[in-house]
Amino acid sequence: MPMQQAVTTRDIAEQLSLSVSTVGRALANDSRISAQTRFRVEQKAAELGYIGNQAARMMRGAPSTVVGLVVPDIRNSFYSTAAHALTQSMGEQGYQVMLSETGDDRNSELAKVKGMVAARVAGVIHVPTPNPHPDTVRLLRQVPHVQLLRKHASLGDHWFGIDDREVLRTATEHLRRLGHTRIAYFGGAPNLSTSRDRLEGYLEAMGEAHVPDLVIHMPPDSQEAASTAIAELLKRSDPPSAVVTATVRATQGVLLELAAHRISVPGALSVVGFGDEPGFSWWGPGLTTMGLPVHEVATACAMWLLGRLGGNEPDSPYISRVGGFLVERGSTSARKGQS
Amino acid sequence: MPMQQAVTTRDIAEQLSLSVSTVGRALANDSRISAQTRFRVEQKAAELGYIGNQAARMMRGAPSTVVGLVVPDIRNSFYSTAAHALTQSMGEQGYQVMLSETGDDRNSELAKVKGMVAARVAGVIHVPTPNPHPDTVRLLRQVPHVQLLRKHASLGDHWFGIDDREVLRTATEHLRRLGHTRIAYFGGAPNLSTSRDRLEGYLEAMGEAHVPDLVIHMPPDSQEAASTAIAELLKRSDPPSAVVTATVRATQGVLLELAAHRISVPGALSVVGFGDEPGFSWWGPGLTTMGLPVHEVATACAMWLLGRLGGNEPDSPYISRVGGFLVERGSTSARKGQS
DNA sequence: CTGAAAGCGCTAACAC
DNA sequence: GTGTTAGCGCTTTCAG
Repeated sequence: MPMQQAVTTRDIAEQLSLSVSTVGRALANDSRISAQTRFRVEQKAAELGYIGNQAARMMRGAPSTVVGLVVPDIRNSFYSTAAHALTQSMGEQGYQVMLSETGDDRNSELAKVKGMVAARVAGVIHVPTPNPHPDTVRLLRQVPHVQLLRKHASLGDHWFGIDDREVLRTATEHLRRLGHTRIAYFGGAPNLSTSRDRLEGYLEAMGEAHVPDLVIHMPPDSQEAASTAIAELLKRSDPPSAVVTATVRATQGVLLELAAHRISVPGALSVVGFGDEPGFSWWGPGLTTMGLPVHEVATACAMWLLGRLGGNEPDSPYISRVGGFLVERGSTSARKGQS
Repeated sequence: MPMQQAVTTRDIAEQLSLSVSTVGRALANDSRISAQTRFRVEQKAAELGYIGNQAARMMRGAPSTVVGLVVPDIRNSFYSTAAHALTQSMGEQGYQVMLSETGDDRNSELAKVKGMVAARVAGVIHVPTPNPHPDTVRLLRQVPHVQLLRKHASLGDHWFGIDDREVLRTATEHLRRLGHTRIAYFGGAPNLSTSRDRLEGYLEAMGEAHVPDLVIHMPPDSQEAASTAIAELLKRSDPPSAVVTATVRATQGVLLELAAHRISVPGALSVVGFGDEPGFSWWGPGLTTMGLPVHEVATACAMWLLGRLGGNEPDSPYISRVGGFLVERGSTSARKGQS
């Protein structure tokens, strides 16, 4: 498999005894070129398997056709869903997606963003780390960018995400309506905008009933922490009658532990989850959970960026915040002793 | 947020009253440049936020720093796991990953690969569609590439994947050892190398006991089809006593249906799944399933490609086939009436 | 040690 | 209708 040299417009030009510019124009469907010549050029191009050099085009000022996508971890279904939505939407418009993972490390984030700027991507869609490096902020000023799901004030005013506050309010209110008052909350570390918003929503719904020591924050993405925490919570003398989770990982940790110890749900404990992963429907009695329109959010984000890249739309702040929806299955019931 | 023009070596040169070539050399740590000058250049570059133009470098013959990754659907945990492994491995070496989805459509695949070749990616890691377009094959001859997980003969001899035959043989043998003879098989359409290999493994383990009408092929990625199929299978007068699945989607479809109808597992039916998704452990009695080292396979693949890109290794065929491992949980037991 | 100049592949002015 | 020329940002001769 000899890795042959890429064919250029000059190759075509030489073989046809034309000038490179004529070839270039023919390929660009320039109206001045005779149908005759254009045809010959197209034939030869196809024959040689000519594929234009994007780098050369960019040097001539052509806009880049790649957009960067920066996420913490593509294995997280939120981000793979988003990546799917984005590659679809952008792909249709001839854009390609350059994928980077930060692992929620700001230095890694900086390196990845730097790489994207070096590649002169047309735009960046970004799920920021908790606290981006100042250099990252500066770099992103050079390129149209928009934050997705998470939001950090330093990174500008363009954001597409979930209304996390409302999602957790809805989840918690569902439990409150069922008569629960001691509702535990399992959320992520509050250094993230999303975690803060979710906690707010929970607190809002709890109102007077709020009990501080039922609020559990866990390290990001730690499933074991959630397992451990729920186990300890249930050992207390005054255990909660319900639990609401605010991250997918925490949800999985809780489900795992409850299943392992055969805790009666919703008999002994009502549960409202976060997100709607495949396994949630067959867990125990079926997990009542908050469905989240990640796909829709990401698509909207892609559309907006495409518009901004294509047209010369003004750079006015744009914020899109969309809610979730309660998926009622079997894991919640009225508190014992309630009607 | 005024999208300022990117700074070039000329900007630096002018501000320092140097020539572009001196600046270029200083930035490249050329030994001929005085420490003094180099320092000034580096200062100024940092000050202005200079980031080299990758496109320009490529035009000068510099190798591309991006590798293409072509997968059917990034939401599939196989491919998101692979994407994660790849971005990690490649990222460490300064490479970026360009992500494309085919949706298992050969025309889409062709378009995406064309885009990658136009971008002059350094290499392509490819999970091919069932039957790639001939033009795709031709395109991929221009760039170092390797197939991942799936394998199509037309695309060359470099492949990293799972030993699918062995995986299904192991799964089926586990059930046979438990005394099962009527074992249903739920696999994907046999137009894929992986599907064919898995079926082979199953048949190999079944031997004489093979019953053709217990072999169910479903359209790719159709979870509902699996649900429907298992439901019908169990309605038969001579239902299977066990089922083995050969795709994640089929597994999920089966689990969903069995859970919905409260089929007693492993009492009425033993089940061995495919892959080890988060929810599999808490399904019913815990799903006995085949764990698959996708992360390891993808990492090995990345390493190999990196080696090939870096060094000038010979282009001899390379095939890496690694097995899976049985994860024993509660969904399998000896056939009724057996010791 | 540093500068001038050429050229990567392509397109856009500017000829004819 | 087609050819010639210049230049995008960078590296790399070749001069000094």
